[in-house]
Amino acid sequence: MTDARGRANRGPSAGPGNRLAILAAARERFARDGLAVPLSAIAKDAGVGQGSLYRHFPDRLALAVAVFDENLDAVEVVVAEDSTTVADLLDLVEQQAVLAPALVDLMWQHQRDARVAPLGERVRAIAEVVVARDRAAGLVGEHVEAADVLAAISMLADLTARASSPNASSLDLDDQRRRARRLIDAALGSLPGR
Amino acid sequence: MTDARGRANRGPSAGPGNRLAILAAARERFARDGLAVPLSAIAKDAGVGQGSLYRHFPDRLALAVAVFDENLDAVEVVVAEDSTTVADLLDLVEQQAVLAPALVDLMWQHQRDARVAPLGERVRAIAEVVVARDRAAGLVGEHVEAADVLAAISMLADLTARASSPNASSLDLDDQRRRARRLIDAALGSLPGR
DNA sequence: TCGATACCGGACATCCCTGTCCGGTTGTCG
DNA sequence: CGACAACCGGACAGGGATGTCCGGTATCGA
Repeated sequence: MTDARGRANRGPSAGPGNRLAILAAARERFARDGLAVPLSAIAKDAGVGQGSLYRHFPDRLALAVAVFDENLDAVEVVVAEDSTTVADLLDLVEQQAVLAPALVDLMWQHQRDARVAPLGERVRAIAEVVVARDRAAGLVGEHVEAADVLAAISMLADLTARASSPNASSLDLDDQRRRARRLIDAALGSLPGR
Repeated sequence: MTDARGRANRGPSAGPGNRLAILAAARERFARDGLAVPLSAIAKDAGVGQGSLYRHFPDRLALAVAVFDENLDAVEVVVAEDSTTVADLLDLVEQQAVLAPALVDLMWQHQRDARVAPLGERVRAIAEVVVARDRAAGLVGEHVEAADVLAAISMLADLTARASSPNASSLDLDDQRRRARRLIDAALGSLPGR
């Protein structure tokens, strides 16, 4: 028998290939359709039976955590460079389109879940590092804290998600996104004390 | 027979009471659970059969439009007062919790729908009026446009929706919301030219 | 070579939401 | 007073997603 990708069923050891295919498909789907995409669709994209998907990832959360864990690895690599600024971070959010919103969704909706909480910690740590760096360089208002950057990311992510939804006049939404970004840049650049 | 509200089935003329009950239930549900709440739940809340709900409002959109049309009436009354500022408008968004987000959702997701477009126009008009007033009073940066306020409302609404979701540490989320609001206030107060 | 084993894929039962349809009830009019 | 008509409520079929289960297949060890 051959599966959808033309690979023969290799029995007991399809190796890690199957798991990786699922992760890749999940990342793409989460990014395009949001966190609520049917898992069956992900399985189909990965060329894998639903059984395999549920065996590797018992539920949606497990899959999502795996995807974002991987994703944060990449972000941390970028942030490790000294030249990375808050603005770069926000660029990243906008580029990843719906992936960042999905992460934000996940974090807020399941922050009590033992598997999700560490993700939140990682995100917070990333924000801390970049804010500290920017504040030292004067790129950001003196009173800006990591939590402010997180708030900005949440807001921007939501708007970006809308803009990449399958619908409607992307022109208006792109305009909205640009304005939102400008507002946030302005705010972070000159945030007064409370 | 008596219905859930103890009113007898009055046959051909239950009057407008039924319609109003549905609208009230819908408003409350949309506000608490978002735009995607099952219509059957709304019908139950209203003490009305699904048949009646679908007779009055052929689909979810029709119901949503009716709810928000009514809602915008109220907002317009508030805005008509000369003393209403952009900040007041944002306050309104925060107070209405998830209702505003639901409206924003609806507007972006179905902006091409002939029934929804007018809602968008009304919102835009409201923003125009208030921005013009605030700009004259110097309450807002010279380069702030109505579209900027709309972007701000969208962002704030999303965050507010999260904060009123049934889940998790409202403390953190409230903090996020406050920070977001502060960012937006700061941005609108001193938005530089592009 | 041949059986045991572990994993794979997809069929399937289940659940929930949607939107329709129909019997029942109650005012109204002749 | 009786028949009609309008409206009401809830049952029900359709569609889709979820998570489970089982027959099938490739590898490994004897």
